[in-house]
Amino acid sequence: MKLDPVKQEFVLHFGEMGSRWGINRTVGQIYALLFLSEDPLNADQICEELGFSRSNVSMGLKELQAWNLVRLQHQVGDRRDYFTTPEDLWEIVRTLIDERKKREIDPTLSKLRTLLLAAEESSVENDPTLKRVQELKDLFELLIGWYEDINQIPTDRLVPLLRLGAAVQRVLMFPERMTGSLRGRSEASGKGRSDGEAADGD
Amino acid sequence: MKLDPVKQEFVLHFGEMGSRWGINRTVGQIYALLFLSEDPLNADQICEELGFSRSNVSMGLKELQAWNLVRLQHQVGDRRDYFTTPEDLWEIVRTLIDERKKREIDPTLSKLRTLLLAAEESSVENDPTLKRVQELKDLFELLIGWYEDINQIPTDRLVPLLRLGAAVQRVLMFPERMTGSLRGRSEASGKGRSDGEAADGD
DNA sequence: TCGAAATTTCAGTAATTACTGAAATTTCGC
DNA sequence: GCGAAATTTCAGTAATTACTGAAATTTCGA
Repeated sequence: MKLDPVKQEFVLHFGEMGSRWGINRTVGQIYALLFLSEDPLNADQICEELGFSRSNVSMGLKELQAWNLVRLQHQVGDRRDYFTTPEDLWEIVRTLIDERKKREIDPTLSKLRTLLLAAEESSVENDPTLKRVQELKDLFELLIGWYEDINQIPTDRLVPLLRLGAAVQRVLMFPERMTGSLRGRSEASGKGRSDGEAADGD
Repeated sequence: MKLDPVKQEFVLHFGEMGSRWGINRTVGQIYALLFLSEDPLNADQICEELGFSRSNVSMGLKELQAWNLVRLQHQVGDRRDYFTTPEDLWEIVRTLIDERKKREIDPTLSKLRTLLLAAEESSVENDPTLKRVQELKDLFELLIGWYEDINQIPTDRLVPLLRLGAAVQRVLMFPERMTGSLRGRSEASGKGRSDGEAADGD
């Protein structure tokens, strides 16, 4: 590794975190490296920078492609594949959420529906187990519905909404107060915010 | 395992999904079993139901406690520890998000801050690597700030907000239209939206 | 169509993580 | 405090996952 110190620490950190994110060290490091690289990299460059075997890098890139986290590019007069991450961080966030949803949430919702359907056909009705499963299914549907809905909002409208934070609720409950401070939380970025304004009420 | 079929499938599913969620099969199954049980269970009961060794269950319960996902109870005249999950699913959701944030997000934000601080002290200034790291840090702070803010909202106020979905945005951008259909998306809950659902299951 | 460059596959091995049974420790009624 | 019940720890082993080098396959210019 001949990376500059910041790059190196960043890459190593993402490698370690990778295991908490359902990807392995190699994949985490490759992604981090691509994320920080100004220009697209090919597999051999990645090998050299990170010291992994060629085949390991190949598999890692394949996994990143399966996650839709990297883009494949080509340079003129060069047969090799070059990889990048999207410039736009919001695109990355959306991809991450979508893919995790697909892997971690959807199969379970699917299973819950199947279980409930099957139980409906057979005799049992107000079994407490079924009640609990139903309750969980309803929660999943609410959350997924909310997410799919929010995900339609274009980034340039979503960001101000996020900055609004919990003030959304204040505005909706007391619309007449809406005039002055719509910017709400936005300037109190790092620490602050927790002053009396916080609008929880109860 | 002498579980009824629904319970059994549910438990096995959570065991399999466990690996995608950063917990192992044992822990996933124990959690699922507790989730569906009407009454608290002790470790021996869990062993018997799931067929794991006593020590494995002990370790699994410890991990679930580290995740704040189970509650410890005692029965009168019984020395053994009994475990349950919270009745309220929203409490579970909040715990899950909090704990994943703690494990998957906070350490990275921390690292990003450290890196930027260190880079500030040394010479380099508008290195494109630093730009990218800064951009990422800002994104993390925005998202975490939003989450912490939203997390203050009590559940009975949060649920209607979620049902509103993207209509939040419509309402905020065009407040004069707010009158009629504040309920927005909520009636389309059951089926409508859910057509494209992935049904990969197993 | 050929062949060199690039990429992928895969069997074998290394490293990590999960699980067990036995032993040690803790807990609590007596 | 004593001792049985309950729980935890831990060293050893099983199972899983990650990684490698060699071989197979694909790609594309000539």
